[in-house]
Amino acid sequence: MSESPRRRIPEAALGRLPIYLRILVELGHENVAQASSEQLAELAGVNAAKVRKDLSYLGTYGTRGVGYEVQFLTVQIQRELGLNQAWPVVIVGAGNLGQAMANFTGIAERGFHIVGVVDKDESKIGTHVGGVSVTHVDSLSQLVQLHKVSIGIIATPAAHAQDAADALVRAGIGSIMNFAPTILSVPRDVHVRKVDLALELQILSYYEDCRNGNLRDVPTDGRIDPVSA
Amino acid sequence: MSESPRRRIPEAALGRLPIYLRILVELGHENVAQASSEQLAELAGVNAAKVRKDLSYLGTYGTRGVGYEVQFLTVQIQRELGLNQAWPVVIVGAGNLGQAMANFTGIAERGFHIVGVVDKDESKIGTHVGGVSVTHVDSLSQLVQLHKVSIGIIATPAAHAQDAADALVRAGIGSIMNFAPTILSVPRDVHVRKVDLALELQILSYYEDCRNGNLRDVPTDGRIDPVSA
DNA sequence: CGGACTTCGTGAAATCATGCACGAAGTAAT
DNA sequence: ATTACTTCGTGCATGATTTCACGAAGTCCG
Repeated sequence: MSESPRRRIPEAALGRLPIYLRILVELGHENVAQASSEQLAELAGVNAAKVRKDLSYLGTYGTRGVGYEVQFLTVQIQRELGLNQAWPVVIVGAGNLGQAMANFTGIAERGFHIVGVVDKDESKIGTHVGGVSVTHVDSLSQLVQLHKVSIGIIATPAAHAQDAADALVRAGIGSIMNFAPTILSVPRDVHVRKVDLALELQILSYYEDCRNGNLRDVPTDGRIDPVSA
Repeated sequence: MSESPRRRIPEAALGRLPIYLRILVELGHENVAQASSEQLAELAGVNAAKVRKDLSYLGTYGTRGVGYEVQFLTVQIQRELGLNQAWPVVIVGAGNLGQAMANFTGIAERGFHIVGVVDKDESKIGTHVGGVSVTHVDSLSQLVQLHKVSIGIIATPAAHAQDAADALVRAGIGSIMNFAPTILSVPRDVHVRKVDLALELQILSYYEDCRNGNLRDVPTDGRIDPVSA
């Protein structure tokens, strides 16, 4: 087929590109010029074939018998992820999590720039958080338009998350990172990624429980173990 | 087959159980007694068949023609996830993120109990964070043994994450939630879940970049649909 | 130059996850 | 009791992801 050969990158692969990118940047700092899929796989904690297949979605940037050129590949992944610009980001919710995100150096280091933190609690407004001062949520649209923001972070309590999402959408945001444990309802063309911190702990709890011999009890074929209750 | 019919739950389904659980708890608070897979699916933002299949890994707890009993199913999921006990948790790293996690009410609400926060920075030791005072990382083993902790959270800078992991493993921890953007090396029987906050933003960046007409450019042979531009 | 060796790119097989569609099993009402 | 209706549980088809395995394409060295 003569269609564009590399278009949409599979979700699974896309989720690993930032990992490869971080590794490549580190290797660059160590003045490593080239890396094989084997090495990258080792550092990323995955299979070498997977590295090669993931990278093949970007283009054929490797050299057989040698590996990948670190600098070059770094730039390619950045370009593919749209990281050749500094994305402005707003945070809704100036609580613990909002503050942590605003102060998080890892975010700035990787090309994101927190241009505003908003909250609806009057007592928080005017306080300084990670280099910006907190403003009222009503100023969101203004903020978004002024800085041409397209990514928003929701760090409010669950009860207000949908309001926050609505406000972000109204302001013209295109992508949302949602820390509230709520399923947001947004227009189809707005991207949402949810990060549920308690959920991750609950999954660990499952594995711990398995390990402790608290076997997932198997009430045989149908009826429940009469003792359990 | 007389073998244990439902054992290991597929990862994908496991990741949704906490979502169903949260929804069920909410429905319980609203005194809703029963819910169909259709309703649950609506609230969870997924397909009804998926809800049924996911729940079928736990057992056959639904009633045909009626749905699922909210209270009963709540308890079953909790039991399956090992949430019938309050898990003690330690946090390594008293920076922004560590503090945010320690103060995060969502965690306490869902059956986790922060029993300690440790750091290696002397200036942080003694400060109070989310109801506990920060102690030196050397007290980790003691803390873990005293409270029988099996889950640890790493909220240190990336450079110290492996040290933190080693300390947790030495102290006898079985599961780790890692916020540092690093691949940890741990014994095979230790579970690690990583949460990479910048990574999530980078993925949003990709989608935003796509949306902006900054098409993933298609370099060579495969010519682009001549109409699209 | 030519042979030995390395490592990529990718078809194909295997595994895992999703969603449909339908029988089974229940309720409700006459 | 029978009929109409609801909703679960699940076999199966489809799609996505992972992994293997091998040819292709390069390097290195005598």
